[in-house]
Amino acid sequence: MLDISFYNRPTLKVAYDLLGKTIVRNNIKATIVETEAYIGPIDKACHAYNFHKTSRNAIMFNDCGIAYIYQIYGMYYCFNIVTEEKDKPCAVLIRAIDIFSNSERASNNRYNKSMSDLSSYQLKHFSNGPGKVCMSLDLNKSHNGIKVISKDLYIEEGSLEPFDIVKSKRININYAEDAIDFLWRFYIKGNKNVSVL
DNA sequence: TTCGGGATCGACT
DNA sequence: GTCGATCCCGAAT
Repeated sequence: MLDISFYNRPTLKVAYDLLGKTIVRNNIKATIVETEAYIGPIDKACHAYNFHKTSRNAIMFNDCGIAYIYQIYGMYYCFNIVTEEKDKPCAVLIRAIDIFSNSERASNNRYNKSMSDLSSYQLKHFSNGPGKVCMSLDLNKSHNGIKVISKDLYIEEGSLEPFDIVKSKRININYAEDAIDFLWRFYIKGNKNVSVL
């Protein structure tokens, strides 16, 4: 299990290094294949830009290694891991994963159906986006603030073959002015679960 | 394969 | 009152 020292580092490094790692949640195991960095002090795309603190984003001001989960578009959730030191509001958004263990349980979380009953479309769109990640791993607002260093939810080293990493602009942050162009999104080149090419 | 609109509601102004 | 760190489905290409 990665410990708190992994998360207490510059957010861009954490976002980069999380690629290829394994996320473990209730016996479901998945490879992280796409991440985005949000760095509150300097990032207009971040909910905590310029240290702006609200009831929604307050979790980001805590010690790192915990989950920041918020609702979006009224019906979905996004899962982030808080990084860096206390009172420096930064996080990494997990945008896509590749589930490889206990996928039957994930399938019930995601579609309330068995793996064998899924269409090819459903298989292709299983966890290639932040809302889908949360559905698959059964994460919602009630999990906001839980430790990502616990038996219910943690990250461990992966076992992927060597892979290339692509840097790009982040997705759907058109309001973020100068921050729109920051290359703070990272994904595994060629992975089938990356949300947007 | 791509595009556009609807869903849905809490957070913020 | 406005809108979003999204997803899904149906229609058009």
